[in-house]
Amino acid sequence: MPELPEVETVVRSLASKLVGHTILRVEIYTNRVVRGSRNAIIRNVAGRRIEAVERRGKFILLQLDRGVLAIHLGMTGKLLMDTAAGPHTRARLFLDDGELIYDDTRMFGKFEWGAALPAHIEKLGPEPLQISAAEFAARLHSRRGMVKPLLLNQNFLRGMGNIYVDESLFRARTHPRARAERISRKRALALHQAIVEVLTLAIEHRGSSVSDYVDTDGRKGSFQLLHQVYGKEGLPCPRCGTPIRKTVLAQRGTHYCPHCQRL
DNA sequence: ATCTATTCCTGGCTGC
DNA sequence: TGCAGCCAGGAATAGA
Repeated sequence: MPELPEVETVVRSLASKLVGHTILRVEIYTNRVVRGSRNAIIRNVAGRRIEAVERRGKFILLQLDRGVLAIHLGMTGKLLMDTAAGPHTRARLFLDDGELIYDDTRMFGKFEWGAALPAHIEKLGPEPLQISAAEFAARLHSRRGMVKPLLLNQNFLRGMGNIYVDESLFRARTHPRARAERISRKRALALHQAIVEVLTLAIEHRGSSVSDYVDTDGRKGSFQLLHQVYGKEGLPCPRCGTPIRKTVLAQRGTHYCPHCQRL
């Protein structure tokens, strides 16, 4: 599942390959991966030069000489450079010097064109790696409700998904059901630090390949080897040895150590 | 404002 | 070996 570190890895790779090049033509084979108008994408992207490739939360932004193409990878989206189309190829971008293939088995991903950054992307919460610890703590304390759903909420903080939320909460010794407004300032600062550490380390490892995530060259990440709780149900907690517990919270599989992460 | 449940989707896994 | 049923979850949506 592509979350912030996986998308960052893809964006860095795309930036080195796409910036300065022109998109000659776009083909989209299924409307399910389109947000807004498919024709608007096809019409407005053709012939445009790619000025920059950026990440905003989990969105990939191709900044064009006119407008922006936003891509969200959903659960199984992959952007692959110069490979053959396959049964799950949903779109193709023909460039002046190559081809970008969009594969997406489950079709949760989205392509969207905008003359400017679409409002729903503009209004996302701050970047976890840019917000200061003090700002994070203040933001956390301004909300009520459980901390895990809050961290998953892209309008609160942009880029975190199920894996990195579970890993961050474990490192900060915070229970996923802890109420945001009742987390101590000290613990809030520790949570911010845990988030920064987990995301930074994951980016260094080019993301986690749990199911089928690969980068633009088809390479897997390796951060899954360093997961401490995600996917570790029943295995001993690396800190205290208590078996890791898995429950469902906010309709998401939730992994935590019942001894280290108390309510 | 917060919460819960539902929907989308398919490959991979489990159990019979 | 085959097959039914379940599971994974990002985000939009509806309803409480």
